[in-house]
Amino acid sequence: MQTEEKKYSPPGRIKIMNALSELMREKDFHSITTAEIAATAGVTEGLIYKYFKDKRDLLYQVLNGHFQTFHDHIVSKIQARKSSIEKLSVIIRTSMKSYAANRVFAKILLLEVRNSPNYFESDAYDMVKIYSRTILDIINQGMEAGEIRRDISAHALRQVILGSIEHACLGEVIFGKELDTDQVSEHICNIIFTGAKK
Amino acid sequence: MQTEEKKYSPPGRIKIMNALSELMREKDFHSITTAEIAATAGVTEGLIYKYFKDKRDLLYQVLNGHFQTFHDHIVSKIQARKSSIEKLSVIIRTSMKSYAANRVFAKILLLEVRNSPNYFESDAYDMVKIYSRTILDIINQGMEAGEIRRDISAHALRQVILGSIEHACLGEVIFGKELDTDQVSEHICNIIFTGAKK
DNA sequence: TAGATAAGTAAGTATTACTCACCAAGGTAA
DNA sequence: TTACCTTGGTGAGTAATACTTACTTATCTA
Repeated sequence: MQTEEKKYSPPGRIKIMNALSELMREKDFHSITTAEIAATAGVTEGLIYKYFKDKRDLLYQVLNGHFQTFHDHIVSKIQARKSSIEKLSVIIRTSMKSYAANRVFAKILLLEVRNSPNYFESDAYDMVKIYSRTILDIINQGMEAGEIRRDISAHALRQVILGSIEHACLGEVIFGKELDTDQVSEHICNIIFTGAKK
Repeated sequence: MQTEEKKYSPPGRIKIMNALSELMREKDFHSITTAEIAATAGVTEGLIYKYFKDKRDLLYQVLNGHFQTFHDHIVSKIQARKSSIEKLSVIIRTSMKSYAANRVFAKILLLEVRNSPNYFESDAYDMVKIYSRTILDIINQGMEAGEIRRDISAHALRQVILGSIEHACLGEVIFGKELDTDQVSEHICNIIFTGAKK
């Protein structure tokens, strides 16, 4: 029953995860205390450590939940598209939209987890690797299909895509700035695919 | 004497800042204790709070020091270059080189500070704004000079440049992977300036 | 209906960031 | 010289907070 054990979660677990998500809307992870989490969840502090190894593990599992739906959404969006350029464009636009729509998710992913080595052992990071792999595969397909230049590095292109998405969302995530995702993603695609040089 | 007051630093202050830099090579900021910092600095814990508002303020000031030399280096490197494309290329290459050469600096800048709102009030962040502004100015000059397309967003181009640099260095910073900065920066410039589409 | 297992509690404990009152050594002015 | 002020540094605390552990209550099933 290994596969199913993650599906059902006791109410306390859910409440704790929701509580952290809630609190992360206003505060950064470090200034949220376990007492606070327990209080907003309506459970006792000890219960947190029944379901999570430590406070950071809770964070990773919250991220994992968010990333799961994020990734499903991305996959469903690119399915219809045929060309690789189209697919990558959709990934850029959809990712930015998701980050903008779910700021807590973006905040955790972009600002809160990467500073700790344990994150890279977590289930959440496994999801990120899959997402990242998907992009690389599309790039390679695009090269084989003759849509994308073969003389550039596929890895570098992925870095450019991922970096652009993330950096473009930083202002929004950190300062709560409004972000016109359609317009900005359009601009970014334009630069990445057709180049900035005149 | 406001301008000079920063120049002279008592030995204890220097030792503390060096100690944190030292410790950050092996550990992430959160798992470094103030006791540890004081011990490696050879001073007492209380002295930290004589020179720094709190543990994070110490981190910001360490970053500020690193960023100062980083920025000076960048400025000196682009001075000789005439075209904007050249200047931006140099910025990309030099930034990546600096991040790779000084991993602690990169680690602090990319992973450790952005999660806390106070950072954005710090002197270190003021330096980042200047660096960021420099890039935007170069882009605008390039547009006026007819080197860079006018129909793309200057801000978006900056995001792409900064995001690409940072994301390309993440693997190196986090996992200590080797990174051929010359080659990777070359690839990135190629993509950004001439486009990925065939 | 017994008994195992899972969900949840309550009261700790050790660690750690931070404070505060104090000491020592120049430098300056009377 | 002496008095005193500023600056660099100390060391013993303190409150807060992440985490533990022994316990209770509910649920399920044989």
